[in-house]
Amino acid sequence: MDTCDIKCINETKVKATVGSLPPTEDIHQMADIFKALSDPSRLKIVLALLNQEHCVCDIAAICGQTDSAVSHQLRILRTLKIVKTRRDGKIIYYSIDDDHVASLIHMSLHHVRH
Amino acid sequence: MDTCDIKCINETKVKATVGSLPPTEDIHQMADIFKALSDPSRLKIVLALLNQEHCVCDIAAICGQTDSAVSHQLRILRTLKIVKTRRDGKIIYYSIDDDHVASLIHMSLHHVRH
DNA sequence: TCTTCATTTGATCAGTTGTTCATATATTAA
DNA sequence: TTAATATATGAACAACTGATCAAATGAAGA
Repeated sequence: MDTCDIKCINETKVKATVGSLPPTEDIHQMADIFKALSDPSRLKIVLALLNQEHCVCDIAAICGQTDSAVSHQLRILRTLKIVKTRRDGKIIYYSIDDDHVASLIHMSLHHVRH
Repeated sequence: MDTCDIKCINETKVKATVGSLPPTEDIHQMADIFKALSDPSRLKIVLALLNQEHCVCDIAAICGQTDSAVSHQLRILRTLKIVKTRRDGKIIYYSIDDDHVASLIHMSLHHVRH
């Protein structure tokens, strides 16, 4: 037991908890989703898309952001497959494509209203 | 109607969605929680505390981080009231103090295992 | 083909963030 | 009181991040 002499107080608890942690890839995947929702500007975009699809310029109007800023944010959401797109001529519509994210949002909305 | 001439395509949809958005304070509050969980190192700490309390040095051992890094992260979690503390002599134990956050985590865990 | 329009992309930059290292603080035993 | 231990705090810094501005791309009409 040469690992216990460095401030390890409760080796049993430590080992049990280490064993219950999800793998690192899972933790990173979870953190990625939380990070996607952690910026207020981007969260507002996701909230705007919860009930119906919108084109980029409508999202910009709804959220009070520039087209460019919205487009950057949408690229992040696209990369994470949180949103999906539908093109209609020159216009691209965005909508939520991830039920899990929608669920997290609804749970969070429900909580913040208390 | 002097606001429609600036690329506003669908004013009806825009107004309806603006009306359905939560207030800015709520959005920021939600984003703060997501941000707290968005860093993998910090998320790992929260995961470690899900089932039982741990002292700082145990958390550090569990998560493979230094005491100092853990302590900084715990300060963030404390500030947001996500964790609570219990002192026992020189030792301070941390545990989760926010059911909503625990729920978000469990939901996320459930989803990532599919 | 050229022009217009909707959107994307890239560069830039100020602000933010997590980790390290050093120091400070609080508790306890001798 | 001093020393040891557990933890918190502060400064520094490299990396990251979101918004702006300019340019590029794609679709459609003339």
